[in-house]
Amino acid sequence: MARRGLNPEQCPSMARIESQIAAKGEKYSKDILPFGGMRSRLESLGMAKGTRDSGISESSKMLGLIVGTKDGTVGPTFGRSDGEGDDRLAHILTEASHMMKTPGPVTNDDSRSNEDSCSPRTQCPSPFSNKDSSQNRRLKKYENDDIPQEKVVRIYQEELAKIMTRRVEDMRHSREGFPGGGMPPHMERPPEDIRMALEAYHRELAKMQPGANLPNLPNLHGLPGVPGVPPFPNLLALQQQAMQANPHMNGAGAVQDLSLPKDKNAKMNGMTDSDKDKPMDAEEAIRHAGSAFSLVRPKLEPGQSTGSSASSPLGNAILPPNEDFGGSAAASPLQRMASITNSLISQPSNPPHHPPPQRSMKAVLPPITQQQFDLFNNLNTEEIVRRVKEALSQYSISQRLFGESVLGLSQGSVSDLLARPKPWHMLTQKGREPFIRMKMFLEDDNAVHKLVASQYKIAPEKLMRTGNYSGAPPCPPNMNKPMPPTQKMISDATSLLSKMQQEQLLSSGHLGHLGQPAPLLLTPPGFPPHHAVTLPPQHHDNNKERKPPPPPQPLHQPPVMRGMHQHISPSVYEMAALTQDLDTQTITTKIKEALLANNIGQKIFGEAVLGLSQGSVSELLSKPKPWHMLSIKGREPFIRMQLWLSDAHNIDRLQALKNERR
DNA sequence: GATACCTCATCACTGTTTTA
DNA sequence: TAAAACAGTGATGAGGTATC
Repeated sequence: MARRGLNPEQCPSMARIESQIAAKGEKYSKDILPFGGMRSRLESLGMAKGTRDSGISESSKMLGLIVGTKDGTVGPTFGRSDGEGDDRLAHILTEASHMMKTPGPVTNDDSRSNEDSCSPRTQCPSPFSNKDSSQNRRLKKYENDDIPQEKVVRIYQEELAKIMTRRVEDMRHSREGFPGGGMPPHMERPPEDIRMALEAYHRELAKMQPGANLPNLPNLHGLPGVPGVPPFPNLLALQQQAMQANPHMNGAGAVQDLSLPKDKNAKMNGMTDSDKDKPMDAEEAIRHAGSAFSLVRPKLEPGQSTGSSASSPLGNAILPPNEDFGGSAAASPLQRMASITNSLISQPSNPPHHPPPQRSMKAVLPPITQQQFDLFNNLNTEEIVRRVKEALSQYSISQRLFGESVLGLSQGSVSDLLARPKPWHMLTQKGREPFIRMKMFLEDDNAVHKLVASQYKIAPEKLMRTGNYSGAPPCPPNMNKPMPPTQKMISDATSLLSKMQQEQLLSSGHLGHLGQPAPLLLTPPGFPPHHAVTLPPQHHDNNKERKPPPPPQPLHQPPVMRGMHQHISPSVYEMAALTQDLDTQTITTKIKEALLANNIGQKIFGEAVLGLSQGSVSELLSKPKPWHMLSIKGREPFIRMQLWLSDAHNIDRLQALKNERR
């Protein structure tokens, strides 16, 4: 709460009511979270954030029209081969292509547009250049482009020698036998694997030294040259680092997947989390400690796995597929070789007898390198967030998918980041990482394609098709969304509050006694101010403990309210907060009767009175929750219903609206 | 120790599909 | 056709972990 600025002192009534609700509804929240303390040790469940803006809904409609259901499974929509399905696909694909091609918001300008920001391509000095060297050391752990080529070659040679040595030792061990018979699991490598690894090593060495005379390379001769290592380009760099962290290879030498679940119980190089707590096998330890690739081994987050073979939702989408070791041309040679080595020495060649636990959909992304920090050394977080939200909204990419696939964060974190981006200078290094990833996402021409492909199970190649479709989602009709509070509403609310406070002090009646004292004005969400409905005074049960009235709220919502109940007019919000009891069942019954008697549909009622969709109205009317179980936000519709019931012209207004729509 | 970052569960809500 | 059911989404707070 402190982080979100929800200071109870600034909103005492809210805090008080919330605490009441929390107390009453405790069993609905905390009591069913018995694993809170264990959560960090449990496997991530794969759940995966932003502001709910109208664009999301509209683009959902658009995509809904285009691709049908968004079922997480491969739905029938994607299996269609008929023209209709193709047309829909074409629409979404061309839309994505258009966005990517259109010079506009999604360009590289935002950081450069910052007064104090530097273009990644202008190679601004690193903001960390003057920082503590320990920080640089930490970051250098992820970076190996600055390692001299000779050293790289030497490392390769060492690893080759080690493999050969191990092979001999393995054979010796196999002759001596291990407890339980046979070789240790990590030793059970067929000769073909070793041979392939050696060949791969040779290839990588050759790539590093195109046509160069390699001193001290007796094992390497006659290998073709390959251009040097290119710099990391955006997501590709991340992908290559993912390779480094996740050396998945099958028997054919293909790198299977570049992203990993943040599965804390998943195996790491063949070890489970629990295994990691045990003393490492001596030989294992020697192997790890002695590996020259320890220099390039990525930092492993606690519980982070490097050995899962699970695939990320973008495993074949946002991250370009890799054919083989050589396919990762943009990666550091050390990274590629680390992949080979790790795979050889750590992964059993035989699949486990027990299938790995259902993987989390969350991908572990490679860390941001110092180079990337240097490239993006000053970003306009607001601008990045704005563009990301636009992209997500336009293509109906969920925060969950975006978070898990692009940022490596959960949906909740994404929502938080998108809703409340901190200024760059206020972010810690770790806090800057998501924004750098967002920036790279925005700069990657194909990122949206691939993300959409992932979300809708579209073959990535199809996304490369282009077209001219550029239809923007239509603006929603005003009636579909609640109107922001107007000055009149705020004024009404203020006046209401003071009267409510008086009523509370003098109250002896019940809310059900409608229309006795002078009604107050209140504007329903869907109506303009002149449609204000009458508001009955609030009465509370005498038996209820009465709390002192809260201090008057400021006319304008304080910043702490930003993003919270934005569309709720302060008056309704306060009423919801201050009303201690309300018979929701009775209210809904009356509403249903009124609608039925006057042949008014839930849709129009919901949109005009409650600012909700038909489905929501249905839920509310058919399954009203007890008042004490509702949050303040959840109480708002019932307050509005109550207000509507008290409106002498409620039916007339809706009938008029209904006729207008016809 | 304070704070930032993050995950997770929950809630409220939406849009789509199904049912009456 | 309207209502109900359902799946999916974003917002939010609590609480754990990492970092300063």
